[in-house]
Amino acid sequence: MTSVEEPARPGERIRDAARTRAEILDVATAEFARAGYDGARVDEIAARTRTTKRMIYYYFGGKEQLFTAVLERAYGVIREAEQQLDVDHLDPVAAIRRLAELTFDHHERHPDFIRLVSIENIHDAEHIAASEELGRMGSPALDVIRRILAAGQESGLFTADVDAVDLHAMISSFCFFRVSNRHTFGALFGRDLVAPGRREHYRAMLGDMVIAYLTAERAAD
Amino acid sequence: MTSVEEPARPGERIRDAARTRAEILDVATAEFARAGYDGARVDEIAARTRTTKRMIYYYFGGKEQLFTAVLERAYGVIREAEQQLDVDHLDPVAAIRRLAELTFDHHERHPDFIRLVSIENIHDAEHIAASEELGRMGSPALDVIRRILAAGQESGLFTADVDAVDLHAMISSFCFFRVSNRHTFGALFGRDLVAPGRREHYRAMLGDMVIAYLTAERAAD
DNA sequence: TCAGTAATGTACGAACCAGTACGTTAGCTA
DNA sequence: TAGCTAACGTACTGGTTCGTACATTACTGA
Repeated sequence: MTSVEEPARPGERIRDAARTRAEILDVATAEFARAGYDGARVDEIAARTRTTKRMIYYYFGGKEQLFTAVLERAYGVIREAEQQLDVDHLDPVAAIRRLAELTFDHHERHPDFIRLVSIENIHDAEHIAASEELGRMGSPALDVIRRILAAGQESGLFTADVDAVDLHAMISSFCFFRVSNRHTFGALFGRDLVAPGRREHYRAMLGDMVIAYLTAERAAD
Repeated sequence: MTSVEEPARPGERIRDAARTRAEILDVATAEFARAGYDGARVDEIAARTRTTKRMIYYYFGGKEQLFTAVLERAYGVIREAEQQLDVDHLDPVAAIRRLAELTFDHHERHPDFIRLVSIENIHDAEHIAASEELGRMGSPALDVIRRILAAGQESGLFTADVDAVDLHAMISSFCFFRVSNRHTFGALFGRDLVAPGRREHYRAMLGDMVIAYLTAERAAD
């Protein structure tokens, strides 16, 4: 019989604040996205980590702050993706389509992000309100849209009288809903909006919709 | 001092199963919408009712079944509204716009419904799956869209190659997102999507978007 | 009118869960 | 190498919360 007291491997447990913090954030993201804020269990997060619950309180202070940190990181990811976007060499129509597809792809690839945002809305965005970081964090996408829109309207190509924020809402709504409401929509209408086989179909549909709206012939007024 | 034992008004408490059941459903709807499934408190629902927690278990069996009953009623409301819709006398463009506006108006008037659906999606629509009623309950809106779409495509007015379910998803996404993501969108972009002053603006934007998509000139392929 | 049942109320328990008091150790630095 | 502190672990608690055992009363039909 080996001694129970004997540690499995001495020295394996190396202290690394950054790694521990990051690991907690990873696990917490999955747990909050899985079960919602109130459904998520701090003990469960701790159990799936190589550390203990004590560390969650040590690094983050509490469940609320942990959720806020999770949100901050999740929003940081999409902000980074938007910053990578370079559409200055494209004509307005292609540029808008490219931007819409970026949102489409990001939302599809990050269903946990969508769930976290849904959860935050159920809580009236109070964690965003409590976060300094999320307050200052602007939206690169909005700047891009503003530039494209100005060019398109200038040239007369875009006839719609719409501003960047509303256009962003239009694009986001389609991309977001497709992921966020996947389950109820699927259960009620028998169609999986996120089925891989329909991906290109919806991606094209989004672009067509936005371009059609922006370039539609309008009655003079 | 009046006796504590003395009931305030004898005979005031009249037994009425239907009323008690309905009252529980009303209060539960508000509580679940407010706090989410796990955040909602059965004791809180009971406290806001003229009856006791015991009755919730008597009539519904448990928290899960109560939430399912709440969902069933909420979906019933929009189904009824859709059934009222009569667009057979309108041309396809006007008919689609009318239908879109019905969804827009319903979602705006029933933010609790939107929250409940968001919550149900966080729980992977497992309550809908458990409900016989919600399974059979079709969608009158879908039938209406099918008819309008057939007429529009027949006449060559609608050029888009889209089916009823996808068009319904497009309309719903805009209407749903505007209410469901009101808080995060407002906090991040500084614009209240549900502000009364912008109501007509978004209502028109939705119609323009859908009509533009359906009637856009398309490259022959 | 009386017995049976549907409807209701009270009080409680067992499990759960966020948070913490207290103790320990690794690694850096003087 | 001694000692200091950041990093970490254990064990517990106090309050909460879903659910129920048990008692009671209003209504109804025979």
